[in-house]
Amino acid sequence: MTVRVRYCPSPTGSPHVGLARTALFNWAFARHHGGTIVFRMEDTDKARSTEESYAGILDLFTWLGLDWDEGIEVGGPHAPYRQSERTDIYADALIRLRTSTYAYDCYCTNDEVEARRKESGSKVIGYDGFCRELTGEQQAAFEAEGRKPVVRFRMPDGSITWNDLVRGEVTFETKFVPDFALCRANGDPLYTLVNPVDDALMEITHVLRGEDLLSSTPRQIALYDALKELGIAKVTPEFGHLPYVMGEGNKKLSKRDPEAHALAYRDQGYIPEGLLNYLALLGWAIAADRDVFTMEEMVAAFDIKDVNANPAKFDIKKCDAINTEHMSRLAEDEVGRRIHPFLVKDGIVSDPMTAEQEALVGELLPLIAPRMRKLTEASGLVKSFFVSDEEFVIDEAAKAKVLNEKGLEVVQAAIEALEPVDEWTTATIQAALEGKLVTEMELKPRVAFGPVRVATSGAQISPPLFESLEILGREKSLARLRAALA
RNA sequence: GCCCCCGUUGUGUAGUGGCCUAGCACGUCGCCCUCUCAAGGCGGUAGCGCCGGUUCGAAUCCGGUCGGGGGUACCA
Repeated sequence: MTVRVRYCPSPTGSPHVGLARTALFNWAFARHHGGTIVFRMEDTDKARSTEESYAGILDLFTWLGLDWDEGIEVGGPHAPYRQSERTDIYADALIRLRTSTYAYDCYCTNDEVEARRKESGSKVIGYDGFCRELTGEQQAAFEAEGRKPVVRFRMPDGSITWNDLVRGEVTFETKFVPDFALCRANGDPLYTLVNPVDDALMEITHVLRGEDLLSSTPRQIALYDALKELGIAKVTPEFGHLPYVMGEGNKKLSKRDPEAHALAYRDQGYIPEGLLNYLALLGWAIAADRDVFTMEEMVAAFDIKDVNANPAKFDIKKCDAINTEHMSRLAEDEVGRRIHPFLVKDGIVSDPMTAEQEALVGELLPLIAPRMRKLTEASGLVKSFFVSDEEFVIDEAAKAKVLNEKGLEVVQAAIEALEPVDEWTTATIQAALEGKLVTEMELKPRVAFGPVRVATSGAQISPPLFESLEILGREKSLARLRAALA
């Protein structure tokens, strides 16, 4: 059997890292088995779905490189893939269900159900099956009152068990699973109907989703049985419920947590390789003694049975460390391509870059690429090389700390050491500065080079000093040193 | 309340009866290296929720208990 999985987000709000993690595991699972990935957009909730959210989700998947074979944007044999465009399909399924014994019309209001529950003292909360055996007369009476029914699915007696791909055998007694609504009174289909119907029609074989859907699985399995009986579904898919991604405290990472927004990681300079690798670690391990890997390696090794059932807390520090590792694996020119948008955003280079800018970035790359943990760090490292003498400013804190009286003496000495240097290279610059400041003046390297660094780069953190001065050029270097004295 | 899921150092995990005086990574602490930062090297820190049982032997199996989480919608 060919594996078919799906991504099926709801376009509400900004995409969550939990969504990215779930998608990643589906992706890895499908690619490992040579299967097919279907991308379906579950936008049946008209009140909450937005185009902005839809675009954000697409943006996220594209950025991460989580691709798909069928679905929104690309089409396929089961089109359309937006649920808002499949209303006829659901209407048809609904009619077939309500004209069978699997579902029935229900006229109760929530208040009525609640009142009956209180009166009976029942411990089970939820619908009580009041309308299950309504006679034609009773129905007519409700209709005469102007009531509009919802369609409810009739849960069978007994228990429902499935072998969860992540958790093993799970059983629910159906007496604890109330009959559930398949559509609103106005006819709008609900998730409870739409999700299994589409999975059935799109011939999904494996449903890997968040743990929050665990308790709705018995309802879906019962629905599947009905759908199969009605000729709508062929088989019931296998289910695997992935653990939550937790935030601070012991709570599920909520949309309100800044860490929950998946696209924010891009803005913060993380690279897809790093984020994906980190996300994979939330519930899965490639080996006992290794946690940095590529997606190719993940695809080769991924087995849904190895996924942990316990929730994992999102740890930004570990995420940083993994990202740093992947940054260091990038080729220099690749780093150059990826920092470009950040340099543009920070107003350092134009888009596209001028030949001059490109050459300068190229010179700087070998110095900055190895010391960046995130793409956002590029601008700070590179900025001083691009600004004109008029625009050049020294960070106030750095100035106060390093360019004090003593520091300015060092700068003066550095000027004297560098003025005679004609052949302006890293080696000659280093020799001149070391000779004067370290050997002759007997300064500790830190004390010797700090003031020079701050005076020429404007900050306490910079690319390596001697190389930087070479790239900056003789004139600019000396000009900045002299300016620091003024 | 009821139902379901989960429980190894601060965090993520390895571990499926002896290889475990519990491994790895991040964090953290200390030291080293070092022109800043990043990186690197060395070392330390800290854990099987608890109680019983099975067994010669349990992190691993069973029962209970406690704790955490989720669900309990005409949301998804």
